[in-house]
Amino acid sequence: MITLTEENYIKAIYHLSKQGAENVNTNALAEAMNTKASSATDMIRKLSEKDYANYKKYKGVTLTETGKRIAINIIRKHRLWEVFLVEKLNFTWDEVHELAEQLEHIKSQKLIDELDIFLGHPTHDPHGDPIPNKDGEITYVEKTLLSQAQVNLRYSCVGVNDSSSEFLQYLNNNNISLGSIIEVMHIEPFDKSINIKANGKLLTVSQSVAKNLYLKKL
Amino acid sequence: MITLTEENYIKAIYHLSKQGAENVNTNALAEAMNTKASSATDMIRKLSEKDYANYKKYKGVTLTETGKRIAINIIRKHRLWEVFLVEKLNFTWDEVHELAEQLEHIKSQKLIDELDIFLGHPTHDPHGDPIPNKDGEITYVEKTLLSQAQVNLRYSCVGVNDSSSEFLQYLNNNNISLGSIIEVMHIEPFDKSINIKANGKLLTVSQSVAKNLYLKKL
DNA sequence: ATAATTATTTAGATTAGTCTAAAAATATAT
DNA sequence: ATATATTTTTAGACTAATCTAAATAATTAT
Ligand SMILES: [Mn+2]
Ligand SMILES: [Mn+2]
Ligand SMILES: [Mn+2]
Ligand SMILES: [Mn+2]
Repeated sequence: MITLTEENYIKAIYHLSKQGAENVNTNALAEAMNTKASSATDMIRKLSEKDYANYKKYKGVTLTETGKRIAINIIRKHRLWEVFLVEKLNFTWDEVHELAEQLEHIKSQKLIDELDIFLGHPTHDPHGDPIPNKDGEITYVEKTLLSQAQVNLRYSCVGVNDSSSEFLQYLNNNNISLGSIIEVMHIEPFDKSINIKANGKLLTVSQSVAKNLYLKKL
Repeated sequence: MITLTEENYIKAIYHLSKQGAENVNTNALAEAMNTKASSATDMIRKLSEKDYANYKKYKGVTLTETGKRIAINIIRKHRLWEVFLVEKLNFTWDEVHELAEQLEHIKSQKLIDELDIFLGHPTHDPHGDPIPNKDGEITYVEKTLLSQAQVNLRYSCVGVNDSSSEFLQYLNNNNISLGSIIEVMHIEPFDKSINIKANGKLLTVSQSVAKNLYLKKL
């Protein structure tokens, strides 16, 4: 039996190894899990004993195939629940992440299969992230961070890198949502802040905002 | 913060004190929780320290008002989730209880409020049990156990006392569900087994079945 | 009223997950 | 190449929830 904590560590390892090197550092994992490095070491050991992870002392951790399968399944559940909350229960995209962190641990294959059917096999969650299919396959679409976008080009907003309510509410306040048209007007060399036209309205966003908004060239 | 285990003990105390004496025995609680009496004692102490329960050594345990409020809220969540699973996700009444045991612990007021709205404020769960409203009020309807029913009277099936899949599947196999018409034909004095006509079909049920089926006089 | 039985509590361990502080390994800078 | 800094692991302790075995209280039977 896999515990809730193990599931969360596995998911964290998965996400970290997608956005950085394949091998995940103990400190990075501890940071992501809001624990201390010593706790992360203990858990890495445990995951490795259970064959969810590959571990060599001082060399970081990677997931085994089993571990990856588990991670993807949790992510699938997380994102399907997010869709459910937004589409069926009147939640907004800034309200669902924390709750999905709870719901993703509910154990029932039939539940998730039926939820998927009930929602019409959605392909993306409310933040633009792809939903793995029943076989764990994930379809990635090309996307660019606003921080990497080119001046004078038109983009459409297709996702966020940070699903925290704080960031999403910032976007709400500036009328930016999935599908919004974003035009890059000017990049300020001094602090890399960016002048954009979002849905026709002028707006200046900081680098840290720009690093969390995904666009697609139009 | 209240733990999942605390919630389950509180719920068990609530159910036990509804069906027997107000004061719940340590052994009865341990039995219901599938633990040992010593574990129950420890938990009772903890609940009492947190003011969810009243406890006097050797005298059993009762819930405080706070404890009752918590119990009723968990039961509300449990039953709303059961309705959701049956009404929206194609589950049958014998498939939902265990899963609802997981879902009842999800913490989000908005989730449960919205689920209630989404389901159209259902008053009863798939097993005929009343769903407490937002204020914790429970409307009980009069019902008789089949084991207490009178010969030659016509009843309608309004609930079950045992929500286990085993019992519900037994009912499925005999075409009995909520709303089924049950006529009591004869009670065998030897073993108290009962001859009934269920939806027009003759059937003999044992005492232990009869003690788990709730009826309403027609 | 004693004795026997049953119920309950206590004592002491165990496991999962966490922590702090110290030790050891690795990486970086001079 | 050696010293310094950083990262990681180990050692030892804590809490929540559990267990077994033993002790004590309450109940029931004689
Ligand atoms: Mn999320
Ligand atoms: Mn998401
Ligand atoms: Mn149930
Ligand atoms: Mn029910």
